[in-house]
Amino acid sequence: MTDRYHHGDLRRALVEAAVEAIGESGPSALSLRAVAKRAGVSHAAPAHHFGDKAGLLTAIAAEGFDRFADALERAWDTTGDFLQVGAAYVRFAIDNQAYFETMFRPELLHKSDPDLERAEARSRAALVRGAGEPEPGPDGKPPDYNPTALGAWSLVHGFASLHMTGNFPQAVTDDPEAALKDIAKHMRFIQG
Amino acid sequence: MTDRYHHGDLRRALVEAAVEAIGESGPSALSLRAVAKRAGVSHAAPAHHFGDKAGLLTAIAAEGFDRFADALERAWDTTGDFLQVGAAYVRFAIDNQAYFETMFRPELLHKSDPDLERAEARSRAALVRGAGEPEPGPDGKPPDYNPTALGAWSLVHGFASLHMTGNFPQAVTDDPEAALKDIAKHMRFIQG
DNA sequence: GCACAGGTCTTGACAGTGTCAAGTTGAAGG
DNA sequence: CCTTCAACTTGACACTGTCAAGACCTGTGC
Repeated sequence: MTDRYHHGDLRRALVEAAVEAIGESGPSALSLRAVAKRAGVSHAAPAHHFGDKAGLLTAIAAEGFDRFADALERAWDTTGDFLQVGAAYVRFAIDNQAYFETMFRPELLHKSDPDLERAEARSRAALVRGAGEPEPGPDGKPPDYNPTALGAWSLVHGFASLHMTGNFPQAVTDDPEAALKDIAKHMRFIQG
Repeated sequence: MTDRYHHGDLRRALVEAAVEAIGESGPSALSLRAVAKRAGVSHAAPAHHFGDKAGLLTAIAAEGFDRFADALERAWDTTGDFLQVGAAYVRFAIDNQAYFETMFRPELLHKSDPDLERAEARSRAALVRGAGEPEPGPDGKPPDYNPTALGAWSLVHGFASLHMTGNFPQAVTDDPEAALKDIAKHMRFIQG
């Protein structure tokens, strides 16, 4: 199955090999030739399926945003608790580091790829769902962004990023989810 | 002055050329040879001064953390307001995008470079200064991290990152500092 | 004045990279 | 069985980081 000329699902195999490689040394160090070697195919096979390196990374980012949206939706559906969505955000970043790192590195991607845009929109929607509607401004019209949602998003995204780049003390790194909840206890989001 | 064999301060010139290049296409796309060309020297000159590519990026990150610490210290010293420190954090990220991006990409750096470590510690100290002491735990001993400081740090860092990766709506991008203050109005950090 | 020492920078080479054009293989449909 | 066409390979190109060797300049000791 794996050593046939027509691989069956080489595209999938390449993505998996790439995710593995990214997990070891980050998305910017990814080498198409190394991915090809890992999958046991010729050095130009990846380019055939994804166009170029950015194409492969874009496919990974899109798949990542889809899984991400799944995780966030599931958290909200099962708990109805916005804090749990935040916890899911951080959990996803830690458990799927390779995907997460790729997703938020737009300079490596084809930003306007339709698959990527669709999956990204799904994630965004899933995240904001629990934040509630923004309060209307002084003129009675709703503002063009939701400060509560943006604040919560910034908080969890910053927490995940700083955690993954090794900026937090040991006690946080040991149990990041507990630390996040501890932090949340010390803050209030004001809706009105 | 510039076309002498002994450049005078090539090291400085290379850093500046590199910062320029990073500003155009990010730290992971940096090419030593392109930097050399920009500075008008031979292709191997950068390696002579910085050892390797990671060495150049490390020098930039260290300089960045020093400037960053300056900015944060100045904000606290002149206002005594923790929120202003947060605003300075975001302002620095936006005004010094090339430095900021490099600073938080440890996989591209020599993480244990003494200059980098010193400058990083300075920044960390400057940031936490306004957060106050953490409250003691149930056993009376102070916890090994400060939830309020970590929360604020996560918030501003996430805000800056998401802003710079183009994840925010136009209204936020137009005046990020105002948006940050708006967000802060909707949250409370609880010290006790 | 002058040799010499040592840091500064250059030159040339090497293996590895992404990408492209051309070729080869094999499976599927008439 | 033969054609068609996508899947994949092969070979080449320009570019990359790094290293060893050399050329060049400047300061120091005499």
